[in-house]
Amino acid sequence: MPAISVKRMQDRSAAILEAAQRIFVARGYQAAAIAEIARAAGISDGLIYRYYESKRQLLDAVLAAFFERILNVLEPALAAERGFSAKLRALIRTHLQILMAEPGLCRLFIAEVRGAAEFSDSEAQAMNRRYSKVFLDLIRDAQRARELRDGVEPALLRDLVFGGVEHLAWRAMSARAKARIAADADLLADLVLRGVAR
Amino acid sequence: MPAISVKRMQDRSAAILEAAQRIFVARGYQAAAIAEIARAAGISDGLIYRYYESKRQLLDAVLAAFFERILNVLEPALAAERGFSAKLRALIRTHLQILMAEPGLCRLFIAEVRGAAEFSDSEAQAMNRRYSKVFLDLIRDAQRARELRDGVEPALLRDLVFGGVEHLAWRAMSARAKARIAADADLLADLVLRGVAR
Amino acid sequence: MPAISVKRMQDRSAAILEAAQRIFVARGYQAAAIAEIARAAGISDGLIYRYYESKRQLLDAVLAAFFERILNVLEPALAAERGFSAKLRALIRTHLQILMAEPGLCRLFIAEVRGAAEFSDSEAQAMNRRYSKVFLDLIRDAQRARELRDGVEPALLRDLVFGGVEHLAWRAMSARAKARIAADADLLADLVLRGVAR
Amino acid sequence: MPAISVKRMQDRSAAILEAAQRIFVARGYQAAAIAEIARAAGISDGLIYRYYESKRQLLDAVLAAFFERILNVLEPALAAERGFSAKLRALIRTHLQILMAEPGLCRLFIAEVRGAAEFSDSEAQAMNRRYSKVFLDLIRDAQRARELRDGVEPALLRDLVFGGVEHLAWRAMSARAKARIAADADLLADLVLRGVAR
DNA sequence: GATGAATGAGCCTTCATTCAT
DNA sequence: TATGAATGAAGGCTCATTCAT
Repeated sequence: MPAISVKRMQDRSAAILEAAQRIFVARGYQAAAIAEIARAAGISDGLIYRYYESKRQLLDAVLAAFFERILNVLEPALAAERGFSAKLRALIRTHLQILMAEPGLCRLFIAEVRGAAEFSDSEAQAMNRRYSKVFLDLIRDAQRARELRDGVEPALLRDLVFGGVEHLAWRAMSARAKARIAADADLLADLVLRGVAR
Repeated sequence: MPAISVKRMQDRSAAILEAAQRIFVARGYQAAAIAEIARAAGISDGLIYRYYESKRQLLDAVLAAFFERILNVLEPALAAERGFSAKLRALIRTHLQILMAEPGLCRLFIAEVRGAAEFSDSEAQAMNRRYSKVFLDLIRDAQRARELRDGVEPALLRDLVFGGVEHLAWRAMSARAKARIAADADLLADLVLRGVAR
Repeated sequence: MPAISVKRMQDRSAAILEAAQRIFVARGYQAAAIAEIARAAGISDGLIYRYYESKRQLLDAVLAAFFERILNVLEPALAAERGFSAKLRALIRTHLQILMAEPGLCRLFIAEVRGAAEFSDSEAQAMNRRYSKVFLDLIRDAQRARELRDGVEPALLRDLVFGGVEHLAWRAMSARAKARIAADADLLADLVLRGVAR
Repeated sequence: MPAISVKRMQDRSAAILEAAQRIFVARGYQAAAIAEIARAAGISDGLIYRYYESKRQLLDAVLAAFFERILNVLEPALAAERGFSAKLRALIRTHLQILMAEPGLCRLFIAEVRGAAEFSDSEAQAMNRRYSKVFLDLIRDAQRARELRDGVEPALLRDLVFGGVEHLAWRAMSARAKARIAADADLLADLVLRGVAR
């Protein structure tokens, strides 16, 4: 006989996650106070620790949920396309859309997790690797199908695309008209496809 | 007549900057203590505040100095080459070398400054824009000389290259044999050059 | 008709007491968490408060139960002996055995209760006084029977013996071969008996 | 050129120590708040940590200072006497006076340090051993001078005396007329001397 | 100019106790 | 009756910044 329903607990967990995401994004990890997250979630400070072990794990959960959302969009999007060219365009477009839709979370991930040793065994890092693997697999499949010219290093291509998209998103977020995003995504895809074409 | 000579003040300022860079890189901005920087610089805590207004401005100065050094290498390197192709290869190689040579400062910049609202009017951001402009100008010159195919957006290409190099550097710093860097740099240049070739 | 049987309540009360003793001894009073005691007792946190008013009272109950057990051993042991000398030896031996058998509880009592103002009207203190009285009565009986030299203050003798035994036990618990305990107990008794002999 | 004089720092250190002693004695270690100690010392919370590394080390310093004071009284007192009998009386009397003069500190030591594993390498423990050694040496000297009967274990005798004095002090602190202390001390000495006399 | 003592706000986390379910 | 979610106060400690010396 739980004191509150499972549903209620899930709601709470989600409310905390949502509040944490908002505050982390607004202030950065270090500057975000647990007390402020609790207030934003409409609960007491202490209750957060029934749902998440520590501030750091709360951040991890926020980012893991972010990747979850990404993969839930990206994987079907890729599955729906045929051929390297179409799949690459879909990947770049989706990637860019995600970055544009949640720029704060991207920034959070980059600033707090990427390259942070203490996060190397976190769930967020694991999902990041899984995310990255989606693209690597795409390239390798294309290589097996002899769709790419020889001598293209998969990891290098991945870095090129992901890095390019990321930079593009940075700029886009602050300055550019959102309308041009789709066009830019295709331009980027064009550049890459020409680069690797046989 | 100042109480201490101008020369002495410059030396001190440099010593503080050097110490701050070391500690910021080693610990990250938040975890770096002013007291530790002061100790590393061989002066007292309070004296730092005669040379830099706050911890945040000290970080800004460290990163601005970093960009200064980069530009001092990059600009001559580009000037020494002729033609878009050669200049692009030089730029990528130089950029990659810098990132590999000072990975800690790159990480610091990415984690603490890029996208941080509070830094948007900082000197480091200004130099970042100046740095970025070097490449934009290169592309525009190539376009004027009709070395690139039509429809290539300069900013997009810049993002592609900078983003790709950055990702490449991340991976390289942690895992890969340093020997392969030069080869990767050229592979990256190849990919891009094929992408934009007429 | 109570909602649960009296028997069940007594079992529960005992289970809580046993669990509390274990945790208090293992962690000390402050570091022992009600939640851990509840878990050890196989019940929920809240239920403890139906049996004991507060954490402090739970400690009191644990220590009172300890004294109860001691008296249940000590009183028959003394009753079985005749003459001050034999009774004193029995008392010292029993006292020492108890301290050695449950050093954790002794430490708990000394650290948390003895001399604590807030505990002066606790049950544990009351039983401590009753425990102490056993010895005082023994001395007074011996004085009435003219078994002791004149001028021996009963309370002083009690302090001497109890204090000596306690110190002895401290040392014994940590360092000394358990085999020597009985011998030490007799040596102590000898010293005291010579001290008070006519 | 220190910002404040050495004298001032020593005064501060002493003021903190004095305040800490007062608060620790009044509340016990756990319940004593650093903030309250700081307030009692007339300084800010943070400054305490310039003089003492942690709350625990502050306690250690309080107790070490206590033992320092004790030894400064005890050692001359013993040196002034000749013969085991006189020295023993002096030791008991001094010990008792100290306990009576600073009962709170005795309680603090017993409750928080004695038997606490985490304190086994503390300065307070070291001074406690040194304190204990004073008595052990006294007994051994007496044994070499054949002033004691055979078969008296020095450590046992020490425990008897120290334990007895401690218990005596407990009682005395709460209940008894202070006037009787000296008499009790001599009674205790008599008991012990008779116990060990040849 | 130079020092470093002093400040004091701020933060994560724990946990006894309560009470809705 | 029993649960355990929820509270919220408390506390040790850090550290950027200031200012008396």
